[in-house]
Amino acid sequence: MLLGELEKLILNYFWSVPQADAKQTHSYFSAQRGGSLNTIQSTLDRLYKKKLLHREKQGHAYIYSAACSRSEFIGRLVRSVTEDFIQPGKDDLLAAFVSLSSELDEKQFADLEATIRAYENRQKNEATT
Amino acid sequence: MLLGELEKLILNYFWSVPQADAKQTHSYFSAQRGGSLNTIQSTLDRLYKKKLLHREKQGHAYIYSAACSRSEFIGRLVRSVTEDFIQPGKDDLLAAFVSLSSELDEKQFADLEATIRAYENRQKNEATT
DNA sequence: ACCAAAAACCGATAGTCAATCGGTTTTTTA
DNA sequence: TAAAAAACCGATTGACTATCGGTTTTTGGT
Repeated sequence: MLLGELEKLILNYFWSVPQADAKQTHSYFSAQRGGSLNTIQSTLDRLYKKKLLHREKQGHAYIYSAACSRSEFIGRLVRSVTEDFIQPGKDDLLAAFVSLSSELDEKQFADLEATIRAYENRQKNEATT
Repeated sequence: MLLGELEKLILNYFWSVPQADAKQTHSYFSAQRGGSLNTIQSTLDRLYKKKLLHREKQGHAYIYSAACSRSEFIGRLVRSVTEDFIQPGKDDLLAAFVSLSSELDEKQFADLEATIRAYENRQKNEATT
């Protein structure tokens, strides 16, 4: 789940464009950091094999696109990197969130509250189903 | 910030004991996984250099102890692994927690709510200070 | 102060994985 | 069907962890 520098750049890129082939990706990055088309290609391939990019032959070349949303990915990433440290039944992840929470602004907290409300309702509905 | 397998095991160990030297650590792990004292020693040293363990000469040997709490560490870990993906001003981290939230139980959600209440109060206090 | 034991430190090796790119094969398409 | 484009293969380099043998340094007892 852990990615190299170029892999991260490319994944971020695919969250800013709906799709791209190796050539387009290369021309986007060659300006800012150089590197050959082959390098881009093998990185795309690595990301594809990691199931972080989806691809499809379209005409002559593979067209790649993000296989999951940014927040889905971040969620999975947090889980994967965290699972060797959390203790079942403990609130470690929650505590981690709290330790990060000082960086949330009011709007974000409001969103979080809404999420909790939604969750509570879900709990109730499940209970009566 | 990313750790190897043995490093993770050892760090977890130091959250279960207040302190230990290389010998004690080794005897703890030799039962469950083998490995030489030297291996333990260099791993302790690597963790020390990463500032994840604190150490102090006590008598003849270094006594190591955790340099931060489990939840502090998880918070820092989440931040470090996440920072290449979050966009300033966006709710990515929040969204990520939401995507993890399906695994929180009722008590954890209650705690999260309490945290939010506390945060809201903090905001008010700051406003009147 | 000295010596033996204990611990720290150094250095080498092996394994994993990303980044990089040259060269070859396969696929397209004109 | 042949040139061009793209995919694929394989080799190299560079981090970094795990592992441990061997050497140096430190320490504590006598």
